[in-house]
Amino acid sequence: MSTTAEPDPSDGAQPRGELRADAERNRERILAAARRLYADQGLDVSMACVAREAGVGKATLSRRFATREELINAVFTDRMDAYAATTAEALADPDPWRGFVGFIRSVCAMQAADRGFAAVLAMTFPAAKALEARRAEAYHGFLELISRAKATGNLRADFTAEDLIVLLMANAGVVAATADSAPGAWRRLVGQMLRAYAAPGADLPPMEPSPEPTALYRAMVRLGRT
Amino acid sequence: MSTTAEPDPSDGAQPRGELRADAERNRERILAAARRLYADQGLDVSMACVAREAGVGKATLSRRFATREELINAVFTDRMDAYAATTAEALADPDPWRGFVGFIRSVCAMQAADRGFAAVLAMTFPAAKALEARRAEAYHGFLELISRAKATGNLRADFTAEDLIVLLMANAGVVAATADSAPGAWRRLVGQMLRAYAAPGADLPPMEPSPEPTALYRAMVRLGRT
DNA sequence: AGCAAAGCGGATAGGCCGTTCCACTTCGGT
DNA sequence: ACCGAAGTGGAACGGCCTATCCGCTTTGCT
Repeated sequence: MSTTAEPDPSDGAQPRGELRADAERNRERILAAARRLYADQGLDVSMACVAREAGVGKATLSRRFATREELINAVFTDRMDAYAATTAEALADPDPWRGFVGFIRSVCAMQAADRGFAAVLAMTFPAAKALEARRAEAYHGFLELISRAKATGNLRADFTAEDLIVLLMANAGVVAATADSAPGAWRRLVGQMLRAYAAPGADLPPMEPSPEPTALYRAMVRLGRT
Repeated sequence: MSTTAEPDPSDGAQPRGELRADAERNRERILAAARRLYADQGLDVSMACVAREAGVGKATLSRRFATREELINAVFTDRMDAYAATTAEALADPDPWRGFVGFIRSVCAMQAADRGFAAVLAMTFPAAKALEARRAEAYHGFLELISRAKATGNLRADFTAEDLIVLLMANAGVVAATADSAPGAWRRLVGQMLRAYAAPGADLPPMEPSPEPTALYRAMVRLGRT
């Protein structure tokens, strides 16, 4: 009984009925490779690259993940878990405004640490059920967080949930541009956005310093050579 | 004498010594096509696409613009002129703070109107002399604008020129994500950034409304299908 | 009008990507 | 230990891109 009808511990990817041991090992290697490549090159890495990095044939990759979207779903589901967990932590803070500030900073830090995830947070993949379920969970938590933070009077009344999306898109742009050469730039953006979200008189962490001009310039040059 | 030694009215692209009439016509067609494609698809349009859109052979394109960078330089030099002109206008405003606010909004509007230019403003191309000369011109004007706006007490003392670069990168991200489906999203970002730049008590235009949730969602979906 | 040079674009070669097929290998239950 | 099934990766397409070559057309000057 203990092993009968394993209730699909795989948390949500496409219905895959118990892979063979070696296949599962390859699957893991693919995911690890994709995680690495996506993290520091963004989502537009070719499937062929992922296969090469993982040390498997392209056919194997295609068989396991028919489309790039499926792969993304599998790779980022656990990061999306961390995202949802961050919402929960923020809600647990007795001071909702402090929780809100911490949430914004944490999420943007996640984007800075993983270019792929930065992009994922600014997109949606209707077919990726596991991913989207967690996103929705985090979203509902965030709505509650907004409401509580507004009640304290520290979060401006005109703040909306859409503002988070806009921030995620904006920060994704900064991270994509500066990750290599000016890795602190995103902190400045977040610091300023928080200033904009805060009602007059609300407590704010000290403003982050501007990125170094030379570092920022180097980031701009790097962007040039595609 | 009147036609001798035309002093190269071409304003700065690679040294090209008087093209033949038909060649010049083709050059114009290429530039028009590239402008169109870059404007609504961003900079990563293949050279082959540009040639096809322009109705010329790939060889012709290559001959005229050896590298993508040369083409970008030629295409966006006049937009960069407009950018520099915007700085000048802002400096002409008797109220430097109002000039500053107008400048930020105008520049971001330019980004919203042209995805390619949005990217160009967040990058630099050391080899593109014409472009970079104008950028430098605008930059110096902007430094002066900052200084005057700070003197009025309306621009926060901790604002730096680097903040403009960060804003351009952030707005490029928002524009790239939302241009198709939520074309007003960038206004919200800019409104909030201005709030962050403004010293307490400074006059600000009314805050832009959040983008429609459904429009924003559609933008996120579009991003998914690359 | 006629000619040399400038310019054209189709053709070709090489690279990378995604997809599919198939002979071979490995697993795992008996 | 064996054997069927599950899984593998190389090879073979077709598509799209860049770069370069070369025979033909157009231009502009005389």
